[in-house]
Amino acid sequence: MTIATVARHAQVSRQTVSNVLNAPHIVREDTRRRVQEAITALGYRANQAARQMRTGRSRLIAVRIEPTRDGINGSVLDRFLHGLTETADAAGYRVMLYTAGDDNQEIATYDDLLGAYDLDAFVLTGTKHGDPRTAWLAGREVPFVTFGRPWDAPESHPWVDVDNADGTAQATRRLLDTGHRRIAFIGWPTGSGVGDDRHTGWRTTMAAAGIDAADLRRSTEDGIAAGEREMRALLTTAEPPTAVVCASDSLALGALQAVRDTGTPAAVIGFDDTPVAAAVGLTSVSQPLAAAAARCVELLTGVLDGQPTNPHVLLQPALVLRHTA
Amino acid sequence: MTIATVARHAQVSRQTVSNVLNAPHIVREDTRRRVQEAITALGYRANQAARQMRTGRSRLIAVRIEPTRDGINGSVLDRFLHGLTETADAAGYRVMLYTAGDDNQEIATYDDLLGAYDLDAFVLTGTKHGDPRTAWLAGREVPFVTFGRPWDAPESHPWVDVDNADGTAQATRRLLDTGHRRIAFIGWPTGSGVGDDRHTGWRTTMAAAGIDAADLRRSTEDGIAAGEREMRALLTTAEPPTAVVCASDSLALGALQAVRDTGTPAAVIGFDDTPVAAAVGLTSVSQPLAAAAARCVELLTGVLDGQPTNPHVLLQPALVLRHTA
DNA sequence: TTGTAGGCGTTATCAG
DNA sequence: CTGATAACGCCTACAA
Repeated sequence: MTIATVARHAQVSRQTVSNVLNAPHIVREDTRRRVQEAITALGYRANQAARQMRTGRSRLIAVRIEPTRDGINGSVLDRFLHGLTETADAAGYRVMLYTAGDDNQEIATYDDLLGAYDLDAFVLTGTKHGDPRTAWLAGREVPFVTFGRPWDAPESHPWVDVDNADGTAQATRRLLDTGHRRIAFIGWPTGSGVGDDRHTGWRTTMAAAGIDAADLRRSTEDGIAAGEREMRALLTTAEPPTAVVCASDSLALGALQAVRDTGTPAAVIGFDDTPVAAAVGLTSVSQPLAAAAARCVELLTGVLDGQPTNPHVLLQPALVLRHTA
Repeated sequence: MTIATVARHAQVSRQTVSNVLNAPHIVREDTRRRVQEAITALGYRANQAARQMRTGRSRLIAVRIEPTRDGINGSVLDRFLHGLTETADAAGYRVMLYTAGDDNQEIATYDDLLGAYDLDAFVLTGTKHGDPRTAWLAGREVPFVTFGRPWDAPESHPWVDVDNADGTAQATRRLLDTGHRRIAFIGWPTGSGVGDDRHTGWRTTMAAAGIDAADLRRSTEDGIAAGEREMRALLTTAEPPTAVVCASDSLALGALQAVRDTGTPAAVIGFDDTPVAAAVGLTSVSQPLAAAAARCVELLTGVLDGQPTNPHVLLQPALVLRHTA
């Protein structure tokens, strides 16, 4: 079934059908309705391949799916992907997946995807300092949005991000409000934008409260085991903390285990509000992932339709209170 | 850049370039090499839209992405998706994502996707008794594979599945081998194919060992809390079990918590070998998800290329021993 | 408003 | 083995 079938069925020219589809305002009211009826009656759908060949646009956006490194934090990308698929859907776009081992492979994939499928845009996650991917895409003038700030040059391209510092700040304030003073922070080594941001929220909030907590900061790789190890170390010092803010739920889960094993009561707050946190009653900072995905699509459609929108979106996370703090 | 650019560059006709791409064997050796060189030199990529218009094939397969219900088990689909994307990639196919609230919506989406993008095939996950989706697709003669058996009519369409019963059987045998006799099973209510299958493995293995364990079976919804509740109940009976096999890692995690809280030593084995299980040292049954994804793609390409392959694949899971059993 | 002509890049058909 | 030609379904002029 083609546009001609619809035209015949509605007693109009093919051109009119095309107009109803692409420029409804220039078609007379009743004609338009008649055509619309024919379209639904026949279940007609414009063939994207033909449309793309003519317009050069595919209504396809690509997102990379990463190997599950850490099962707990992996669900974050999962939820983002779900949100993205849904919002893209609503905006008339489809999401295409790809994988890549490293940045070079990923760039090669861009080339591939662009050449073969004429992708309209890319959504990148997990930006880092000096990201070569954004440079390549920008150089080719391929539309893209990142979920995560470009840590080097904030103005260089459209992005959506969550205010990580505000998240840990909220967590720290909550602990201060409930009487805690010795509040530790278990995070990642300096160098990752996200990790540094989460650290900053704790540090500045503690400083604002006039508390020197430099000795309560621990840096480690992510994971339950690492969290447990660090928390155990903190709890066995001369002046142990009474609470801890963690850069991830994995770390927090480990910390929680250390707290329980050593029998020392201490409040624990995680980050990402993963379903595991919900299951074990862990208080955690929740990222608005669905909203982030929606804003990404919004930014993208804005760029694709040539409408100027504010290209930088910083969303606020929310603290979800449960049993551990 | 089009096929004509390559043809000019290699001093041949457009048709010859097309032949090199689609039927290399009918082109003379040196000509083929010259064309190949031109292709790589120019970085040429066949335009899928044009190709699709001509051949009616898009080299696109669709997979549904589900909302994360349970964060722990959610990672299973995640890993499957990753494997699928990778293998599809290698076979020259791309993965397209879609969401749907229920079966009817999903079927409507099939219609959409098929009409607009001419999808080559679908991969369905989470099959259930009397699945309307497979019926619709079969009725339209759309190629598809399911990851999960069609529980009603095993022969009705190509599928790949993991032998769940064998997984719990392995777990149960391991516990028997290490001296356990009172081995409990915490699973889901009867009615789901996967759940019943996992229950069967435990039941038959116990029966084969001559042990009556009917009183040690508990059915509940999935989740850590449910697992903890059920295990706690089991442990406080007159004759508590010394070990438990769970239908999921979530349940097992809960059971583990109950074991630790009550101070009763008991072995625990989970199912799915999620990264969380790895993190906490939980012994678990591992599904070969990458292999499953690969077989799905294999089956699909077989169908699409008209090659007859065995359309039913049952993969064996493996028990991953850690600290809890 | 409607109809007609042309072309997007590819592949299939058919003659050389 | 190579070269010309038509066709896939759609959209954008342009003329009516």
